[in-house]
This record gives sequence, structure tokens and C-alpha cells, in this order.
Amino acid sequence: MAREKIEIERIENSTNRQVTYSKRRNGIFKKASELTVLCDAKVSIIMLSSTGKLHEYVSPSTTTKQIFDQYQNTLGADLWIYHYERMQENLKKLKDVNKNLRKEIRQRMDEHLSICVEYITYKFIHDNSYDLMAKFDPNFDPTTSLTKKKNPINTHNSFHFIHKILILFYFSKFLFFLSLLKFLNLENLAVKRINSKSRLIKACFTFHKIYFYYA
Amino acid sequence: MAREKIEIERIENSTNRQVTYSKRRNGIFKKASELTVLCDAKVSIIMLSSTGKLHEYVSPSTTTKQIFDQYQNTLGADLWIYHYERMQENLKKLKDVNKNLRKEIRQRMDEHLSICVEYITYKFIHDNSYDLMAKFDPNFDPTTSLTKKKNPINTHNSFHFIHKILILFYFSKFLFFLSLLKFLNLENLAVKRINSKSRLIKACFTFHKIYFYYA
DNA sequence: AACTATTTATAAGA
DNA sequence: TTCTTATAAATAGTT
Repeated sequence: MAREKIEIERIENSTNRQVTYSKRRNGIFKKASELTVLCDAKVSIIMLSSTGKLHEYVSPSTTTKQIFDQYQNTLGADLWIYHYERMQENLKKLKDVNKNLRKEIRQRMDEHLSICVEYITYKFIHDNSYDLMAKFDPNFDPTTSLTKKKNPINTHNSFHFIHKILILFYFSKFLFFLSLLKFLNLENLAVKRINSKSRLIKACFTFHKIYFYYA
Repeated sequence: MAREKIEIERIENSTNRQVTYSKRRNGIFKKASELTVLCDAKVSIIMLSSTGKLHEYVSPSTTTKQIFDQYQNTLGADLWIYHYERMQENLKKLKDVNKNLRKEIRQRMDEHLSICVEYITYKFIHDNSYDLMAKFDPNFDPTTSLTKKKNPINTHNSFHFIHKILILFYFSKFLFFLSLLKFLNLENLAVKRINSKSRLIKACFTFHKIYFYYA
């Protein structure tokens, strides 16, 4: 469209190419502008020159991003938005899960504890209670009142027996703790604490000492 | 550029407008195509007609999205990508936190348990042990061996005393459980379980019954 | 969709 | 870059 007809092929002369780029770019933008007005259309043009420069045209009253968004929506191929929204959902779900986890730690601990305590208690009592009762009194009768006979404590015969019972009393508690620790997989802790002579195992040691002293 | 010159203003005749839109659209796309070849440029054109239809031109060997991405990068105003990446980071962090939380539940339970058991054990023993010892034998001497005197069980005087000791023995364990439950804020659980007659509280009831029976 | 008179765009040169 | 201008290309109105 000019002094000479040119072939539509890459212009090898760099200067010439840039001049043509500039002229034709303006021509296209002008045409786009006219189209916008004449036909009430919206146009977005992005151009990247061979030198890496960027030029854009966008119809007034809109933005390149708006038009690109509408382009993607219309195509229904907005993988970006798809992933973005999926990620938002995942994020929300994870936040909720996280919150619930934190909230439920205490609760789960309690549940676990209650089961442990219930089980080990039942087992310990079941294993030991009636045996002990029977051991010391095969004819044990709960209807017999102790209050009728008082203070047999000071008799000589009673003394060592009291000691023995007390030792069993403490030792059974010690065994109970060991069972509890074992059940809760805290044996190693117990061993460690024995070595470090913490309060718990100092107490256990006390029992231990008494028990082996008398046993 | 034709039979008549037209003013650049909205074409009111709808048919006319659509025809012009079609012709000029093709003209622009052709020009863009020529520019792409002549000047080694990349062009993206999105057009939205007044009737809502979408048409696009994009230089061969690229995509509209690629050009739009480059447009955004070049502008340095890619808030979308910014948010997307921030969200990816958050997602990763949350996943890690979540994983660690799950992993640490058991550990924390154990830690909590060990502290509870240690504390309540120490406290119970500290509060009760020596009092009980002293109560039954103010002159209690741990160096005295019980093994020297055996089987005082069958004496009449011993019988009710044995019962009393046994009751204290069980009751102290019962109290210990109550203390433990209370310390672990499981009192309500205990009450509930009593009502539902579970194994744990059946056992506690057994102690309870014995205690009040003799007390 | 094709035709064509006319306008518009632009290649080369300044 | 801009201006000029000869000429190619685009297109408005018509068929």
C-alpha cells in the first residue's frame, strides 16, 4: 500500500523493520480504536516487538486484564482460575482441619486417658483385689462390722502384721503405678526417671526400699 | 475508505454495524498477521463484539495466555501470580504443620501423662503415706523385720483389724483414682461412668460400698 | 459473499 | 521521528 508493493515476509533490514513495526502498529491501533467506536466493541491488543518492547491497545472504559478474564471465562478453559480456586478450597479445608486438630488434642488425650485408666484399673483390681481379700480372710464377710471391736493395734501380735499389710498396701500401689506406666508405654520414662531420681521414682524407690526391706 | 467517507461514531443500524465489525475485524487480524511476519513480532488480539461474541488473533507459535503472562510480567503488576505463589507457600507450610501436629499428638499425650502421673503420685504419697504410717504405728521402725513373726492372721483379734486395713487399703486406692480423675478433669466422666455402670466405676463402687459398709 | 468506487494505510524517500 | 506522496490495501455501499 505504498510506493511499492512488498512481500509479506520478514524484513531483514533492522531499521526498516522497526520503522515498519512502528507505522503498522499505529495503523492497527487506529483501526482498533475505530472498530471500538463504530461497532461498540471491546478490543485488547498486546504486541511484543522483536526487540522485546511491549505495546498495548485496549478500548476505553475497560482494561486488558478484564478483557483477558472474559476471554478465559468465555473459553471455559481458565485453568489458572481453576487451580487458584481449588487451592483456596484446599487452604480453607486445611485451616479448618488444623483448627480442629488443635482443639481436639486435649479432648483426645482425655479420651485416651479415660480408656487407659479404666482398663488398667479394672485389670489391676480384677487381678488382685479378691485374691488379696481371700488371702487374708478366706471367710471374709462384708456384713461383719469392724466398729464393734476397736483398737487392737497395740497388741504385740498385731504389730508386725500391720507392717506387713502396710507394705502390701504401698507395694500394691507401686505395682499399680508400674502397671500404669507399662500400659502407657512409659516404662522407659520410668527407668529414665529412676536414674535421674525425680520425684515420681523417688517415691517409687521409697516403696521399693520398704518392700525389699521387709520381703 | 470506500464509496463514501464515514464518520468514526457508533453505527446505529445493527445489521450495518455487524457487517462493518466483521469486515474490519478481518482487516485488523490480517494486518496483525502481516505485522507478525514482517516485523518478527508477537501479537495477541481479543475482540468482544457488542453482541457478546469473542474473537481472537494470536501470532503463530504462541498463545494468548503466554502473551498475557509476558504482558503482566513486563508490567511487574502481576498481583495474581503474587497471590497464587503466596498461597502455595501457605499451603505447604500448613501441610507441614498439619503433619507435625498429627505426629506429635501421641508424643504430647505421653508428655502430659507423665507429668500428671508424676505430680499426682507425688502429691498423693506426700499427703497420705506417712500420715497413714504414723496413724497405725507412731513408733514405726522400718528396721524391724516382719519375717520373724508369721501367720498372725487366724487370731480373733486380728480378724477385724485385717478387714479395717484392707478397707483402708482399697479405699486409699479408690481415693487415689478419684484424685487422678479430678486432676485430669475427668470427674464428670467418672460421674457419667458411674451412672452407666461401666467397669471402672463398678470397681469404684465396690470400694465405695465396702468403705461405707464398714465406716 | 462479491463488486468497486473511494478512502485509508503505508513504503520509500526526504 | 516526522512529512511527503505515489501507490497498495481496505472497505462502505451496492448488488
